[in-house]
Amino acid sequence: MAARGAYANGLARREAILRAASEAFATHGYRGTSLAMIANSVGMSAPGLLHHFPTKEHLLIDLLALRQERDAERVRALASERGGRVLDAVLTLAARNADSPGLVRLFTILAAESVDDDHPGHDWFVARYRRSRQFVEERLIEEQRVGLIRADVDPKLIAAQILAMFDGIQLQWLLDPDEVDLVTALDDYVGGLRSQLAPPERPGSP
Amino acid sequence: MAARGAYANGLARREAILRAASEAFATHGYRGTSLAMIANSVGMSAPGLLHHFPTKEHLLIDLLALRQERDAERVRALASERGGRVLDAVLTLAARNADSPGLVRLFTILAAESVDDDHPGHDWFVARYRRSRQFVEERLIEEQRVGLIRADVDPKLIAAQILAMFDGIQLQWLLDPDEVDLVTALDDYVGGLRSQLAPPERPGSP
DNA sequence: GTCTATATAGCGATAGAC
DNA sequence: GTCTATCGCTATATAGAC
Repeated sequence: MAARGAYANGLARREAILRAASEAFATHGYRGTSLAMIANSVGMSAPGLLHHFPTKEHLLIDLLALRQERDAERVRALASERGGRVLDAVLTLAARNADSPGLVRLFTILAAESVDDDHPGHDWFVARYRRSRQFVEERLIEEQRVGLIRADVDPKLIAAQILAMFDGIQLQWLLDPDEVDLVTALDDYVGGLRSQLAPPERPGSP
Repeated sequence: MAARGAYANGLARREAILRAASEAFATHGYRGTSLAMIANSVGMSAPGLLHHFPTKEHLLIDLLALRQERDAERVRALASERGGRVLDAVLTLAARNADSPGLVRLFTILAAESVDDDHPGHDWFVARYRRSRQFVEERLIEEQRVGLIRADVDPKLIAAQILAMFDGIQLQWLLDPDEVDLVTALDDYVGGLRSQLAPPERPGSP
C-alpha cells in the first residue's frame, strides 16, 4: 500500500497543480500568471512545480488536454441521450456554466489570448472551435434529416452562431454579472432560435 | 510656425505611440506587450516613450479614452441617420470590422483580459458594454414604439444578444478566418433576427 | 524631448544539496 | 520529490546627461 500511496500522492500533486493553474489562468490569463503564483497556492516553490511539468507551456498544454478529454466525455454523454436535441444540450451546458464562473473565465480569457499565432494555446483553440462547430452542425443536419428543423437553414452557420452567442453572453456575464444573466439571455436566444428553426406547418398535419 | 510645428510634432508623436500600442496590444494583449516593443516600433527607447505617457497603464487608459470618443462620434452618426434601423447599423459595423482585423483583435483580447477586476481596463469595458447595450436597447424600444418590431420581445435581452453574437463571431473569425466569415455569419444571424422581430401580420393590412 | 545608464523587481528555468 | 541558490533575461520606471 505504501508504493500505491506514493503513486497516488504523485497523481494528487499533479492534479492539485493543474487545479491551481486553472484558477490562476482563469483570473490573470496565461501571460499574466507566474509559475510562482501557481506554486505558492499549492504550498510549493516554483522549481518544485517544474519537477511535475517541465515548462510553463507544458503545464498549459497538459491542462488543455485534460479538459479536452473531459469535454469529449461530456459531449459523448449529451450526444447519446436518446432524442436529446442540440439546443437542449446548449441550455444544459449554460446552466452548468453558470455555476462554474471560474471555468468560464478560463476559457474566455485563454481563447482570446490564443488569437495570437504565437500563443501556446493557439492551435488547441482553433481545433477546439472546429470540433465544436462540427459537432453542433452534424446534430443539426441529423435533426434536419428527420424533419425536426426546417430544410432551408444552413447548419454550418447556425452552429457557429450558437457557439458565438454562448461565448459572447458569457463574456458580458463575467464582466457584469449584475446586469447580464447567463441563463436568461441564452434561454431567450434559444427560444427564438427554436421558432426560427421549426419546420413550416404542413396543412393536414396536426 | 516653428512653435506650432513643434507642437504638432508632439501631437504626432503621441498619436504614433498610441497607434503602435494599439497594434501591439491587439497582438499580444496588454500583459503580453512590453513598453520596449511599442517604443521600438516608433523608433524610440522605452524611457523616451515614458516621457509622453507616465506609465504603461496610462498609455492603455488614454488609448481606450481616445477610442471611446471615436466610438461615440460613430454611434452619433449612425443614430442620426434618418430611418436607419439598428440591425442595419450592426451590419454596417460588421463590414467595417471585417476590414480592420487589428482593431477587432484589440477589443477581443482586451475585453477578455479585462474580466479580471485588477486589470486596468476593467472598469472601462464594464462601462462600455453597459453603454452599448443601452444604446441598442433604446433604439429597439423606439422601433417597438412605432410598430416596426413586435411588442412581445424584450429589448434588453435582444440588445445583449446582438452584442454577444458580434463578439462571439469575431472571436471565431480571428482564430480561424478560413473557416468562419464574419460578414456571412452576422448577415445570416441578422436575417433570422429580423424575421423574429417582425410584427405579426394584421389581417387587412397589406 | 530623447537618450544612456541604472535601479529594482520579477520572470522562467537550471544546478545541485538533501 | 522538493528545496535553496542562482543564472540570464526582461520588465517598468527613474536619474541625469545632452
